[in-house]
Amino acid sequence: MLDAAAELALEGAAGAGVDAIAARAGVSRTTVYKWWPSAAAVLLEGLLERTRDTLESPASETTHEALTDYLARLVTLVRDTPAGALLRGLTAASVGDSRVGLAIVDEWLAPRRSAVVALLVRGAGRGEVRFGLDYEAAADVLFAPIYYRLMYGHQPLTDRLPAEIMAVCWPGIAASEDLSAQAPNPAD
Amino acid sequence: MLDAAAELALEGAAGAGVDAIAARAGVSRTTVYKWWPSAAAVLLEGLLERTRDTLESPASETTHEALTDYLARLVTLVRDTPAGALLRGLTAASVGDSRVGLAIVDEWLAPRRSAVVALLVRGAGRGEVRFGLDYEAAADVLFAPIYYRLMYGHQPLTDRLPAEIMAVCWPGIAASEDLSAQAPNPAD
DNA sequence: CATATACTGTACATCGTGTCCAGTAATATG
DNA sequence: CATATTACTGGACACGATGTACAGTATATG
Repeated sequence: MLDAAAELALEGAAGAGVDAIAARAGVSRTTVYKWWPSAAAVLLEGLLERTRDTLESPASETTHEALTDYLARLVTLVRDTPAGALLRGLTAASVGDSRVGLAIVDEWLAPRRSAVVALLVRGAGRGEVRFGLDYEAAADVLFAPIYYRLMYGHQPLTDRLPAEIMAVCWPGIAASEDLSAQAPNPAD
Repeated sequence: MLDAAAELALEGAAGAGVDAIAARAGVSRTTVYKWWPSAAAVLLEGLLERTRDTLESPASETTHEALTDYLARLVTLVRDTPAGALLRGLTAASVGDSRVGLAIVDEWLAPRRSAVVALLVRGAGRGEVRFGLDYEAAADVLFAPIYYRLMYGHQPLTDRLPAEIMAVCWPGIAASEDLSAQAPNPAD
């Protein structure tokens, strides 16, 4: 059934109601309601189920590399898998059902923000990240452009996006002595 | 009717259907359909109607100040007026009706992005903004956190948010000689 | 007076949600 | 073997929202 929800979300994030999920899964509508209270709950479980292993990041990197990698994996996840469509559908459902919104924050956003904050804290310990940095604000600035483009599509989610985000944000995150990646190559 | 839509959006961004708008405006449902094709169209016009004068920014400022001001005005707009609720409702509607999404991009996001890009270009001319800056990426990074918090509410839209965004982003935007506001005061 | 315009109220078909219920099939437990 | 328990089916229902259709009313304007 989770597969069905993911497929339907891909084909149009709106068309994933309980009816459609049941039909696609070859299952009675009643059965869906037996296991989940709403279509949004199915989408959420489908999303978390398929992305449980996308939280960790390789530790043997500079902070700059680790952050870029982390963002790059998020971009490919929401662009190339059903995760993006599921997230769009859930976000839409969260307007008008605050429990969905809380679930997204608690089970999707927060763990990922924590992971990035951990990278920043580690970086501060290594002298790569500025002291006094507002970690929450930094996490917002790093993540937000990806969700922004996911939701509105005003610009595509390209492979270069993580590097572009870092080009703007890293100088404000890095310890001032760290110039390792401060000057991005605008020609590439 | 636009007032009714705004009120309803405030009371719960979901509860603004054609039925509710008509009832609130003291008008027949048929009349609403006479002027707008859908509830989303009413929300959109209501949003644009009330915010037509929020595009310009005072010109007699440094680029850093102008950007901070611009973000601050957007924060108060979406936090303290119906604009935020309208935008949330429209964003939800945009998932599943791509025309709504296009309208948001063309009539809301794009003009504001242009305004910020114009500030950046002016800043580059003044030597305050780095050459080679990716303006689109910069606009994304500056704006996105506000929409991110608006949609998910994982962090509040505080008056300090614009300064926090700028604290992280400005060093990557500024020409390297410009240190006017590079070191924010973490104690405040 | 005649006409065009805006609006009303109701009715209707349609769709999705969420609940209820009677019945079936498979499985485990006495 | 008999009997619960569990998972599922499929149909029915009430409900609410959408979008359309139609006949009728009020009010200006020629």
